[in-house]
Amino acid sequence: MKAIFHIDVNSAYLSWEAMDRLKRGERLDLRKVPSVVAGDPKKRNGIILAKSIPAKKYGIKTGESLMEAFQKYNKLIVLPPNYGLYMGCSHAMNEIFKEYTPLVQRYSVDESFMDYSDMEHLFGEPLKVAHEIKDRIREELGFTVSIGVSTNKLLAKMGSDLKKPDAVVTLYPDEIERKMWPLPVEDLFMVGRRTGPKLHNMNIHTIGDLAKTDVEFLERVLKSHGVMIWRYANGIEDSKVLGGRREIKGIGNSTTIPYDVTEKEDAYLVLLSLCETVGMRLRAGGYTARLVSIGIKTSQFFYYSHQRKVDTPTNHTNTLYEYAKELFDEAWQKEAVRHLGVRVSELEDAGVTQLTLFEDTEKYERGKRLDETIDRLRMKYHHTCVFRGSFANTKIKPLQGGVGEEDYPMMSSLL
DNA sequence: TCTGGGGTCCTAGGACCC
DNA sequence: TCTGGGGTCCTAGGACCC
Repeated sequence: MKAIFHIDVNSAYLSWEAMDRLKRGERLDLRKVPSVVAGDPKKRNGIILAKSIPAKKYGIKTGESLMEAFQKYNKLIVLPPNYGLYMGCSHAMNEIFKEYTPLVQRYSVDESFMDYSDMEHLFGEPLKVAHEIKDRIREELGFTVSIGVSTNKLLAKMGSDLKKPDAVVTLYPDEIERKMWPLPVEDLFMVGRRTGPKLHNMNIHTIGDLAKTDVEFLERVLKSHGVMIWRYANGIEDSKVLGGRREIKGIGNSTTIPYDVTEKEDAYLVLLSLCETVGMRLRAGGYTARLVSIGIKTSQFFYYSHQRKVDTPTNHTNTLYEYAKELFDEAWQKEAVRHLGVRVSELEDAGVTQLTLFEDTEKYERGKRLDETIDRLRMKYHHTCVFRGSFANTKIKPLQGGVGEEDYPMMSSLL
């Protein structure tokens, strides 16, 4: 029998923070009061990353600014994010899943799929196993999850959204009409902030409305996306639960700068700090990249990007930086810059790097050895132990963006 | 006391080649 | 000295996810 589970940690960042503080002897359970995990408004990234259920009751939403949240409830408790903690909790949870089946797909830090098809003989009926997993996570790890149980990933995912916290919900095909069709269409996976309003304009308001709409009409107006959401509305989806590791497609780091940048030299410094982390992650993964792109967000929140294929795939910090500067110069319209990003894609195996004719192999080898040496020092001591002199006496941090923890889950918007 | 950072995939238009 | 279509590569931008 087909049995797919989707496990979703309830208010993940907030629950994990609350649990960690209880373990450290704090008396107050943050899950029981209006509280949020949020960035720092002083650094201009003060948005809500997670909220407690009591905070939700005041209308506080993930993604809105701290200011907006305070206007809804002025005694809100605000906690900074702690990504290391989240990684640990996520890992512990996934270890439990793997006791039941090797087919575990980590969809994000707080969501996983499990394929428990045809395994009743091992641990019992799917519904019983789902309850067992949910209860074990609560008892052994101290946080709660919602588990959706069905015959495919889409329905399992939609199911896990139906009840929280600490719940197991089935959403089998014969339950779609009763449990899923009455929901507003924007609750459907893959109907986001652009498609939702478009559908309402077409008089499609519920998932049921969408399911009963002519699919050829949807294809005409929304292209392949229209066909996909129509299939989802009807519970049709057959992708596999991808166990193990998956090929990574690209690596990028970006950052909001605490002040608006108007000087090219300041932008260069930020780009260098981003190239450092992107380069480290490339090298740590054994990749080179054939495509380099930069992104610029202006103080007016206008975003644009510029990219270029490179003739020799690279993972050298300095080479990435040369390209990033060049791309920035070509793209920048001299507006005040709020946010900068560097991303590489079209990754290749670093082992097979082929120099183009006429390339300076001497210089190449020196650059490679320098990167390797710095990576080793940063690994052995602390990533802040070596930094470029150009960052001295500036307000820019020498490294910016995550440095790719071994275990960082693949993010993907595809099932 | 203003709006994050990490991803994936799709589409459209222009260049270029046959 | 006119008409053209198909295929692929490259780039920019947009949509979605957590």
